[in-house]
Amino acid sequence: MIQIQAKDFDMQKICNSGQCFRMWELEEGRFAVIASGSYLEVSQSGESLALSCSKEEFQSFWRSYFALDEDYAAIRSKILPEDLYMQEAAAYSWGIRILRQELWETLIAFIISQQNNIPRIRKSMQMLAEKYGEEKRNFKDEIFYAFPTPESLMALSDEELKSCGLGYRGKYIRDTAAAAAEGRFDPAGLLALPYEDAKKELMKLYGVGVKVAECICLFALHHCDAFPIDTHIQRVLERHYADGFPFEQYKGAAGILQQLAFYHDLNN
DNA sequence: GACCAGGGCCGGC
DNA sequence: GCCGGCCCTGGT
Repeated sequence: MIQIQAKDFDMQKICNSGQCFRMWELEEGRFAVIASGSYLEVSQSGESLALSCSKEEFQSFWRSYFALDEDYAAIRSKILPEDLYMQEAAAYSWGIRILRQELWETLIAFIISQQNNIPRIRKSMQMLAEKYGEEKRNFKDEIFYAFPTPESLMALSDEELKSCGLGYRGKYIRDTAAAAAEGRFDPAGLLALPYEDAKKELMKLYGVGVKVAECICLFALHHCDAFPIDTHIQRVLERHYADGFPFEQYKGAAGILQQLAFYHDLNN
């Protein structure tokens, strides 16, 4: 258990921001997250965070996962004063950070996300993990489940996929799992690629189009210029950026601002 | 009960 | 490049 201070960080908003689907609120101000096969609990009170991990685990993994090494105040200061919509969205959504999530799990999560809603995405991810993921024990000796490997997902039958509420996305997941297991797709190799190349590689996968590829670039590969346009962001662009979104001014942070706008539109 | 939308993509044209 | 179809579920 360690205590840290974090500015510009709101665990509840991050939890509900639609970028991670294996994070939930246990009780007011207390959260659990499973990522990269590790289980963590976080309690937040103001700028104080209590994490259920060692100092070493924090430094080697969770600090980077939560993007606590980044200066979000500097990002906020980049918002143009005349960009009234983004000023409002950022004020509303402030505290959200773009996490550094594990690629494989994020890839499957966003394949599931298409033509779907957040509660259902969470449910499907949870069912996949509980049925086909490795059983592990957390620091309280309670059982939790790692996210299933490509090998275990490629072996699932139509019925098994259907039982996780995946609908027509089941075949996308099985095919992508097979591609990863058979080496036709190399997740590790993507980490070294620049944004546009990574996006291109992702779009070769069955069930991954432009939008899902952008999400993976942003939420797993941490390419902060990736700018996923879903129905919410499309609406925001039409209502508030009829003359075009100022990508040049927001270079290096467009994806982060996209997420603030997404969360704002989702809840308003 | 009917209808629609939800962090879209594929395949046929 | 456009467009119909798609699994399923919760909301209206």
